[in-house]
Parts: sequence; C-alpha cells; structure tokens
Amino acid sequence: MLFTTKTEYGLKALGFLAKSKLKEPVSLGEISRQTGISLSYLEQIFSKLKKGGVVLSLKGADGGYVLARSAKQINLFDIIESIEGDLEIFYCMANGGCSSRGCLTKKVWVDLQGTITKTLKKYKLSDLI
Amino acid sequence: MLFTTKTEYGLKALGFLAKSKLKEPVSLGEISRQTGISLSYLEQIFSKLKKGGVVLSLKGADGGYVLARSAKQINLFDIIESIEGDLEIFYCMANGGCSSRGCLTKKVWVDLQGTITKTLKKYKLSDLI
DNA sequence: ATATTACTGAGTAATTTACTAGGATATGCT
DNA sequence: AGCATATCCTAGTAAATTACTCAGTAATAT
Repeated sequence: MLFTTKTEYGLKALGFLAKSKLKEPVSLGEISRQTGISLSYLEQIFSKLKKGGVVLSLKGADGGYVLARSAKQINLFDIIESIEGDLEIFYCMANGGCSSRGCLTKKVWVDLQGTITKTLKKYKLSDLI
Repeated sequence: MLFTTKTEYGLKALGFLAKSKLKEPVSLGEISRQTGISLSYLEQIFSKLKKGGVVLSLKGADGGYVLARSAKQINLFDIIESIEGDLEIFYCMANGGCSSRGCLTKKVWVDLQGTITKTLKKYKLSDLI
C-alpha cells in the first residue's frame, strides 16, 4: 500500500475544507461530524498538514483551520508529502541511500520516484471537489 | 513503503540468475550462498515468481530455477506483480473499487496506477545487470 | 539408497498502522 | 474572571502486516 488511511482521510477532510465557501476557519469538530472521521485522528492529520504548510490554524473559540492558499495552488504532492513524509520505495534506499555496490534497483527507484512525484504534482486540490 | 523486502531480494536473486551464463538450473542454495538471503525466504519468493511465470523450476538433485524467458523479455512489472500482487494505492480501492459517491481519489489513483505500471514495464531484468 | 533439490504450510517476532485517551494551552464571549 | 470551544501535544494500545524461521514432504540424478 503506497498511502495510508491518513492520506485518504486527509484528502477527504481537505476536500471538505476547500468546499467551505466561508472565509472563517472550520473546526475539526465540524469536519469530524461531516466526514465521520474521529476528532483525535483528524488532529494528528492536521498537525502534519500544518507543519507542511498546507493549512493555517487559529486557536481558541471560533478557531479552526483554513487552507494556506487557494485550492488551485495546492497540489496533491504537497498534501501527501506532508502526511506521509518522504516516499521510500525500496528498503535499500531507506537509510540515506543504497551503499552496496551491487545494488540493482537505484536507477529504477529514482525514475519511479520522479514519475510518482510528477503525477502527484499535476493534480490540485481543486481538481478533487 | 511501496515494495517489501521480498521484491528487493527477488530482484537481487533474479539478477544473479540472469548473470549465470550456464543453461543449467541454479539452486536456491547457491543463490542463498551468493546473495546472503536465507534459503527459506528465497523459497517463498521463488514460489511466487514461478506462479507468476517468471521462472521455471526443476525438482530433484541438480535441479533449481531458470528464467522462463530471456532477461530482455522480463520486465520489472512482471516480477513485482508476481511478488507483491496487485498494487493498491488507496484503501478505498482495496475492496473491489470505491463505492462511496463522494470519493475524491479515484481519478488520481487510476492515473498513478497507470504511471507506475508504465514505468515498471519500461525496465527489463536485463537493464539491472 | 542416498543426497540434493523444489515445494508446502504453519508459526513467530518485530514493525507499522490505525487509531484512542488525557491532558495542556489559547481565545472569544458573557 | 470564568466558561466554552478550539488547537495542540504526548502517550498508549490493538490489529494488521512484514520478515522471517522451521519442519516436513515430494521428486530426481547418481
């Protein structure tokens, strides 16, 4: 499985956020009610999305989250990278690169990584709503 | 992680098989000695590769495995599909397709799936040795 | 016969995933 | 000031997956 449920839920939640025409922040409680995703799980996901610069937050009463920029300017790579971290395709690449001389997979890995990245950058959050 | 160690080891082992100029079958014991991968794990991997039509086997003394066709005619998609089964990128696709009307990810999934498949079909086993 | 090999299925330890729980901290409202 | 509503932060845990090992059976060349 390339992506976890966090990415799936994250996309769903962000889609909901993007649809909200209000300029006011939307609380995770509201998103939770509308999407069925648990509040505490949403908190984990949005913490990553905030660190990744995809959303902005406002604490306190009437607080919540807003997209950091328009849905047209947020691509899926931004979102997925925020949530999943760097995609690692082969174990031999996991620790800062393959060091064994006989490694056969590096070339493919680099190509595949690039291909996936390119595809994910092609899609914007606005394409999903 | 897109692929497991089985794929990594499988590629390594197949690379070794492809390099062997002998037309005689190579035993997993030999591959194990040369690659450091345990015999029993290789057995699991080659069982899948055989089911997937990538290798042929010969039982008994002096038996072993041979590539089912030339290394130029075996692409990485064949190998990886044999070992990993179908790639599933999102959970919502796991059970025979996403059924919820509001699913946002199907379009991307299909595209990404196609992109990955295409890239993997581009590379042949012979490219890796 | 015996050694050598593929083949099979079950079992297990480690890791990752998918969550939940409990609190601390910030902010608007009365 | 104090309460309700939020984000934020750190652990913890159950289920699933991964990464193997082990013990045995079946086939075949010598």
